[in-house]
Amino acid sequence: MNSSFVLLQRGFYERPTPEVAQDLLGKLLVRRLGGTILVTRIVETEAYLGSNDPAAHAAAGKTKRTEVLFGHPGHAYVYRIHQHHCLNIVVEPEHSPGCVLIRAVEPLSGIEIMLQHRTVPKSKITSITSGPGKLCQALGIDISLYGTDVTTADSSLFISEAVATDFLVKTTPRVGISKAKDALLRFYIDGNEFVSR
DNA sequence: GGGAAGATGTTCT
DNA sequence: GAACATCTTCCCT
Repeated sequence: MNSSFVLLQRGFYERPTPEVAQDLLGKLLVRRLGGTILVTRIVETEAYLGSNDPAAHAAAGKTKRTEVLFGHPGHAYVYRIHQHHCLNIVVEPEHSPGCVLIRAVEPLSGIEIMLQHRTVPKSKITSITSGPGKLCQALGIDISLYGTDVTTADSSLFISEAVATDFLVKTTPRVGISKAKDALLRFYIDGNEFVSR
């Protein structure tokens, strides 16, 4: 289970945000936690552009919280909202502060451990990781992963090539924001049970 | 030091 | 569909 991850190269992330967001669908999000490895498949993402996107955190300017967005692509941007964490991947070339929000994943391996992390176990299996806050809880992702390089298997969090690409991508407006509501920047795998909402 | 807002989740109606 | 729980970050004083 440890052997054959094919990591996405840095160049994958150094492209326009909507492209990367769409291309991340189906890829494997891998969390190394102690001696175990949790493997999930990305099924839903949202694109947050740089300074021209009023809904993006980066549009408010560079702060301590958002500084990683202005740095190198291929790193994790983790922030808190209410009692939850959200995971983003920094994209676009340096100084262009785009990022991709990972909204939902499908558990492939280590499901028992993810269930232990969730404080409110539900009857439906799909509620484990079907939302940005939920998947962070299930994978044990918190602010300590801020700035993690996801292009190397040495990290405790990294992204690997997809195992299957035979799916249909749907596009809708983003969820849970108050500005730029109409932009079609949310992408998800059609028919997947773990997609939020 | 204080106050307001927030890329959410859960629960209730 | 709406309310609320409850905490960090940022900006102002």
